[in-house]
Formats: sequence, structure tokens, C-alpha cells
Amino acid sequence: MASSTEPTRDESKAPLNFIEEIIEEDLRSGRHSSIQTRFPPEPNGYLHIGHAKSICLNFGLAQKYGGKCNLRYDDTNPTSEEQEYVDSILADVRWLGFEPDQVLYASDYFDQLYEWARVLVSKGLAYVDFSTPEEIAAQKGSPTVPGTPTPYRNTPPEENLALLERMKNGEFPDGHCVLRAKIDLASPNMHLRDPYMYRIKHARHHRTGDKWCIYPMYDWAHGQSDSIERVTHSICTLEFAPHRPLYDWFIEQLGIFPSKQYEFARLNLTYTVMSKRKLLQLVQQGYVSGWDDPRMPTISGLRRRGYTPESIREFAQRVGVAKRENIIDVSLLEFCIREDLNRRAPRRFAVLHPLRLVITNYPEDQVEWLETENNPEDPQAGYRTVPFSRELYIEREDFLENPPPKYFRLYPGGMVRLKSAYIVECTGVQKDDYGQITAVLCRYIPESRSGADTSGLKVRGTIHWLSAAHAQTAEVRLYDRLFQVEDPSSEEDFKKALNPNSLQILPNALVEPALLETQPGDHFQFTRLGYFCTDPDSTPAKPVFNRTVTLKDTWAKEAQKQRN
RNA sequence: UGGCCCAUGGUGUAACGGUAGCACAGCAGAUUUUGGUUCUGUUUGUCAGGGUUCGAAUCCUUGUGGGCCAACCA
Repeated sequence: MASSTEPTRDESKAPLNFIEEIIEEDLRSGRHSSIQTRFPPEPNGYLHIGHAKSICLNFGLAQKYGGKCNLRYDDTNPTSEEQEYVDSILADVRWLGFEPDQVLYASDYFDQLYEWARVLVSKGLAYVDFSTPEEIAAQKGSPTVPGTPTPYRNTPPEENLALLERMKNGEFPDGHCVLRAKIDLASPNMHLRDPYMYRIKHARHHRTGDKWCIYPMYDWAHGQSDSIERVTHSICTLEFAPHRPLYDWFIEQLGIFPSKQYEFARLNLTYTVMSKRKLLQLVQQGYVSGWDDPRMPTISGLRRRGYTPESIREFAQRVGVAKRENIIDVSLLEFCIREDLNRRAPRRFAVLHPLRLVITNYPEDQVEWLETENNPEDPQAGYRTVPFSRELYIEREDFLENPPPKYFRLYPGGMVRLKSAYIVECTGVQKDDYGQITAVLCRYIPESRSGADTSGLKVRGTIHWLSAAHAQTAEVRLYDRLFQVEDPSSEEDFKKALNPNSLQILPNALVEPALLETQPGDHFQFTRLGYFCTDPDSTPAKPVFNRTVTLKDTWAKEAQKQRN
């Protein structure tokens, strides 16, 4: 064994979050020799960026400390769960870059759970209650008023055992009775006032079919599932903190592996909503095209929007883990994707709002194929050629007849560099009968060609362009934030805060020829415009690109300031 | 007015009784054939009162503010 000259790792110096501190202490004290975590979604919807935080946390912890992390579906409520969601969840976890040690289901443990329920019943710690939900609610009391027992609380264990069996055997209709744990009706913690363990639902389960008509409640499944899997650190969000005493109670009464629950603050993002209920509404009521609409905060939406797994993992890292309620500025997410794509995305020319530009002193039939870099951040990315000719398209906003101060794009009498090509000087404009500019007229400086510039000219502005004869039509979808307010959830009706301009479709944008060979999921930077990716709707005949995020635009800010 | 959790710049997050730091955002400048990138500089903070201590963001206490909990949801 070579003696270690291992350099001090940054990791060991990096500050730990509170869960890492707990884990390191558990490892140091010998409480655990390795850790086991789990990501436990209910398959009743698509995963969103908040789940991504949990996934990165659970899988990340396992990776960091040499432990294991399972994916476990919390499929205890057959009426809201579907195979479609099961499939999408695993796909999203994998896309994020994590492979579960095991893929498991709470429903794997239904038999074991039933046996354990019998154990508690036998010990007089659970009973079958035939009261109506209304009666039980009334008898539960309130946080300041202790509950009172229902008449069924003192049924002898043998009788309860028989009753439970009859429940299981389907002898009672839905809602006829429930199994409750017998704990403490006066507890200030409402979860301890004889919580439900089983309810009757004659419903087909997506995995167990019709085998069961009683299904365990969350509290009677989660901790037990954790324990069965020997989960050492069961990490969940803050709203489950009041459940912890119950989580511990079941484990203690059963004398099974003592998993421990720890709670952290869930992720919130500005200008979006995160609750599955609200996201479901957006989908079902047609405000978005589906769970994977690029404006959705779902993993599948972000993926379609052009976010990369790396950017999302980086984001999860940067937001940290703590117990304080938070709302993360979406600009941090945007920073993460820009940072990633800036390094990797090939640059391409595209003109979203075309304006014709004619170089009057350039030969009519001439075409030059000019070299331009694929990515200035990455020399390995190499070069490609783009066609240059007498008639071009430039971006409409790159020309102004009456430029404001500090505008250094094109204007009458002004000069600008056409990226990777020539410097041109605007000599005039053509207008239609309505006074609309139909073309910008320029003369070019032949000795100013990029890479061989002997003109000695210096210009402030460089703009992108496309040769009119070679430009290809593409559909470009411009996405903006879904909501107009920072925290839509705090609105009376969050749907009223929807941004009416969150999607703008440009059916006739123009792109350079190289973009015809694109595949769905490809990422690009459209030079000077932003990062875009190819949508699944894209075909060779009609490419479709989604704008992931704009480039930072300090000129837009400056122009805005001038307007104010 | 029950129980539990939380409180550090605009937003997050560190500081584990000893100089309040980092990131994003903002602002200013340099570089730039992307008004991008990169680099430099910079504005802004310990909820309040009391206590312990040589020393408190940190410990204690009271208050204030916020969040969660009384689904046959998870």
C-alpha cells in the first residue's frame, strides 16, 4: 500500500450542511458504519425542480459518504397513482445522472405491513374504528382541546384481530371502518391522537392489482419501509416534522431497525409554483401544453427547455440545505445554465426578426464561405464556414434610424462589423409606402475581412447576420417566466398571475444552413441572442428551437434606463 | 390564543464563544470581432429587548415575525 501523499481535499474544508454534520457525527461515533438514504416520491405526478433538490441531496449524500440510495415509490394510495408517473420518475432520476441502488415500492411491503399491524393489534396498540370520518374528526378535539375516545377504542385485541382480517378480506365497503393506532388522544401533537393506519379502498393498485382492499396510510408505511430498507437517514421536507414522533413510535413499538427522520426546507423558486396540485391544474386546464411544457418547473419541462442535468445539479449544490423557509431567485438557476452552456454550446447564427441588408458594392453573384469559431470558450470546438453574399439579413433591432446615445449598432452613416466578415457602413435605407424600412443599404470595406483586416478601421459594434440566399426557415419558441409575480402561491388566485406573454412563437425565424442537421436535445448558443435547444417537435424540414435562456443583456438594461 | 420548526445584505448560504465570509442579483471599471465570456472593484446584513461572558450572529430569557400540524392525501 503506497503511502498517501493525498493533497488536502477542498471537500474536507468545505462547510457542511446540517445533515452532513449529523452523518459525519454518526459515522464518527460508530452509530452507523455506512449510510443508506432513499428518494421516496409518490407516483402521482411528474417530478419538479424541488424534487431535484431532494434527489441531489439523497443520492449526493450516498455518493459522498460511500453509502447507497434507493428509489422507493410511495405507492400507498392507488386512486391517485399511475404507471405513467412511475416511468417518468425513474427516467427523470436517471436523466439527472443518478442510478438508484435499488428501485423499490412501498407496495412491496404490504404483506409485512399487515403482519406488523397484527402485532400492534395483538399488543392492544391498534384498533378497528367504525366511527364515521365526521365522528372521528369531532372526537379528535383540537390543538387546545383533548380528544375523546370513540366507543371502539377498547375493543379487545382478539376481536380487533378478527375485524382487521375481515377488513382485509373485503367484508366491509369503502370507508366502513379504519384501523387506528392507540396512542394518546390528549397529545398536543395531533398526529399522535390515534392516527389512521389502514383505510378501506376497493381500488385496483397499479402494481398489486386487486390483491388488497386495505391500504396503509403514509405514516403507517413510510417509516416501516425505511426500516425494512435499513435507511439510516430518512430525509424529508419540513412539513413532516410533526410526524416524527409518530415515525419513531411505530418503530419503537415494533422494535425494528431504527431509521431516523431529518427535515430540511423544500425549494421554492421565484416566478413559479411548485405544488403538484397547482402544476396539475396548469396541465389539466390547458394553461400549458403538458407536464413537459418548457415553462414548467418540472424536470421534464426544464429538460425540454434546454436545461442540462449538470446545470440542475450545480443549482442544487448552490442553493444549499437548511431548515429556513426560502424562495430562491430564478436568476440563480439561469446563471447555472448559462455557466454550463457557455462552456459547451456551439455558437450558431440565427436571425429572429429579419431585416434585409444590401451591400451595394458587393458583386451580385459572389458567395464567400467565411470561417467562424464554434465556441470561443473552447478551442477544441473548431471552426465552421458560413456563406456571405450581397444580400443579408440582420436582426431588426440591430439597426436604428435615430439611434439613442451609446447605441453602437448600425445606423445611417454608422459602421459596424459583421461578425467574422466585413465592416460595413450604412449609406441609406429603403422604405415602403408606409414609411417602414424594407432594407438597409451599406457599402462594405473589402480590406476589412476578418482575419485579414488591413483597413485600420475600429468599430464598436459587431452584429450577426445571415446570407439571404442561404438562410433556412425555422420555428423559434421564445419562453419567458410563467408568472408575473415573484410568489404566485401567495396570490388569491395564482392563475390570475400567469404571464400572458410567457410564450412567443416565431414561425419564420432564419437560421444558418448548419442548423438543419440538428437533433432534439441539441444545445446551441445563437450568437448574441441566447441559448437554444432543439425541440422534440423539430423535423429536418422544419427545425424547431426553444429558447432556454437569453444571454445577459446589459444593453437592454441601458436602453431601459434611457427610457426612464 | 396547543405543539413543533425557523429568523444573518435584495435572494440564498457560511461563520460551531474570538476580524460577519461566499455565491447569485445590483452598481462601477478593464478586456473583448457576441453590449456574451473573463477580470477588477464595490453598495447592502446578524428581528428586538434583557442576561451570561474579557468577548455573543452563536449560549440563556422574554418578546416580535414567519412556517407547519386537527385529509380514510403524501
